[in-house]
Amino acid sequence: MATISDVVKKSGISKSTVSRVINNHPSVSEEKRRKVLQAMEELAYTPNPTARRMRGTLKSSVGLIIPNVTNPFFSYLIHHIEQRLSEHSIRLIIMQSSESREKELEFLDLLKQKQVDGIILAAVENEMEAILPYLEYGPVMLCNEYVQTGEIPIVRLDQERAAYIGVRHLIEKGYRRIAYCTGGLFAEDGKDKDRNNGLRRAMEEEGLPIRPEWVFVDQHTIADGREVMRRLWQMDDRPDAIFTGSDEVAAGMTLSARELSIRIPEDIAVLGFDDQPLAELTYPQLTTIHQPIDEMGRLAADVMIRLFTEDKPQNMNYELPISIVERQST
Amino acid sequence: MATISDVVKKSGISKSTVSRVINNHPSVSEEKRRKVLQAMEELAYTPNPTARRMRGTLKSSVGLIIPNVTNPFFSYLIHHIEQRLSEHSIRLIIMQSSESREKELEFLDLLKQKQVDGIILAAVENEMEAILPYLEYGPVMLCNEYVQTGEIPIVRLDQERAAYIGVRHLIEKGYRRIAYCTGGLFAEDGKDKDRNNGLRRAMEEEGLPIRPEWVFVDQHTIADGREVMRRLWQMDDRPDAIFTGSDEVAAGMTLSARELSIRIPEDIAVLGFDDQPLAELTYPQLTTIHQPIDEMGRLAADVMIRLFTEDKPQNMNYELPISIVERQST
DNA sequence: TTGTACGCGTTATCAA
DNA sequence: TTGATAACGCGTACAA
Repeated sequence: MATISDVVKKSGISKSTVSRVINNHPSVSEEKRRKVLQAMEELAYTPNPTARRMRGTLKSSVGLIIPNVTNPFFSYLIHHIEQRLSEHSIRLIIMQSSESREKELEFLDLLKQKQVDGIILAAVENEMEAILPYLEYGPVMLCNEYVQTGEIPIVRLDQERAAYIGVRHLIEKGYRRIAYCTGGLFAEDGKDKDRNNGLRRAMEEEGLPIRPEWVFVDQHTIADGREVMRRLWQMDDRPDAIFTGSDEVAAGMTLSARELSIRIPEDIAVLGFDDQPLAELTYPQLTTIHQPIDEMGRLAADVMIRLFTEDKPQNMNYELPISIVERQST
Repeated sequence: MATISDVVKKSGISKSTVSRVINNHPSVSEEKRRKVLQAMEELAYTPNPTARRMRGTLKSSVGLIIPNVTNPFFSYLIHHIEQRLSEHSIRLIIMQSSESREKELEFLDLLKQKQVDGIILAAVENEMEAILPYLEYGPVMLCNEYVQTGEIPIVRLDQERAAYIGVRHLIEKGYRRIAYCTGGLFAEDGKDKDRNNGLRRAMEEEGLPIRPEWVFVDQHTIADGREVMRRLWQMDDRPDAIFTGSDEVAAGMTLSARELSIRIPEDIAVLGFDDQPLAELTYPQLTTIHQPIDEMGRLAADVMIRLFTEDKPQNMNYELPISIVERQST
């Protein structure tokens, strides 16, 4: 690989002037600029990114912290973020935290070491107090996670409204004995609290109770969904609909329903979440909440790129709309 | 961040000796080593990876070129490669080539610029002549792709045998009018040629013909599968089984089969490929070819790590076994 | 407008 | 065993 010194030799022009040409500085005479450009051309010269990085100029990589790539929600998120970043010649580094606090901090440390120039957090396990100090070393933002601090920009979907819309849909379809299954906790201030609040609001509006025995927390996988449906069917007093936290859990329910000869939606309606491709592969196909992952991914990339140049972003809170896709399971 | 100079000041020991301690050089007295280590500890010193990289030592990132992250096959591959690499503190950089030759070369260029220290190609669009020159700049290997050159290490699954096993399964189940649907081409030397050969071998052994009107090429998505089933049903002379190139295509077939009231496997058997999670979500669940993506990913990572230290790998060709998972669609 | 000299944080060479 | 010094490739005060 040719270096700047090679260009100097070939063109007979000083290093600083060559550097100016490379970086489009205004004060260079046309003649010298031409000569330098020609030398660069002939040598197929490209500035060494590592050297630039050491000088402190150059932003070329963004780290994305997610729980797991194999979750389609996140693989789509990766896709859209990567597409947009690559338009700006910025590389995306995948970091699977596997929901471990230690790994999360380990990855944030890469920002400190200037291994990445910014970090998009699409998973947050640590308290904000542990994360805020990293802001000193470079831009950090939240994507699909919501912890209001006033310091960290957030790009997210309106989960409260999403849950509200979902429950409204069930109610309008005539279901009133509604069970709830979430990937988070059913606490005032835990994970997925926004969805919980949306559920509560819709239920309260109709004067419907949320029955504790019909609430399932920390459910994520197809296997989890299978199990929940089985437990539901052992109850004497059963719900007539269940609102799940993900299409995968809902898909698991369709499986055990088939095994147990339970009819969906006649015996129980199942409402998914995410609108993943598999939502139309199950039998019956899932009614589900559509999340605009594509928009969210692109927006997150845009915000990060802006963060590279701006000091304080003008807008700290980006919220994207959510809609329901009606299929056959409700 | 503390630098080596800070350690020098704090410990009162020269830069070279400090560097020796950092890199575990033998010739350092116990006393000085202790002092240096203590200073490092107190300053929470970590060597700057960028500086190390510029010096030419340090391997810390591997690029993975894939067609698309959203394809579950590749998201699983990413998962397993990333897991193994992260055990060695090596970062994985995702590169979606979107099947573009230009993008592929653009990514390979990152090796030349020392932006990544090695490249795993899980997609190959360019001719090998275009790729071989990059070997000069660092390790390049193939994963799940097969182009024998003698220069580039290959980790892959035995696709010829996989296709052979699949067709054997259909034949043993009594199907004899077998259609074929591939993501590649049906040519002697094109993409997926190994699978084609496996198919041919199994068919010829039984004296069964491969009918051109029952061969579908370049089929990838759920939508593609839907369409193929529709076309099949417009034929006067129909097959009684179809061997597809991916579970997604097979899943698409189950969808249009339902729409057209075609029974699987009674009217037509459908054999998938990949054993993706969705294979047990379709109705009926798919019989499919299981590919050990986990082993392949880990092995690819191991081979790449070895490539960092060895000049010539002892083994250039790693081949992993494949098996069939029988469910309800055949 | 142009060029010289220095620094970014390491590691390697060489002489002591 | 130790330490002074050069070098990796680039950008930028500063002086001219």
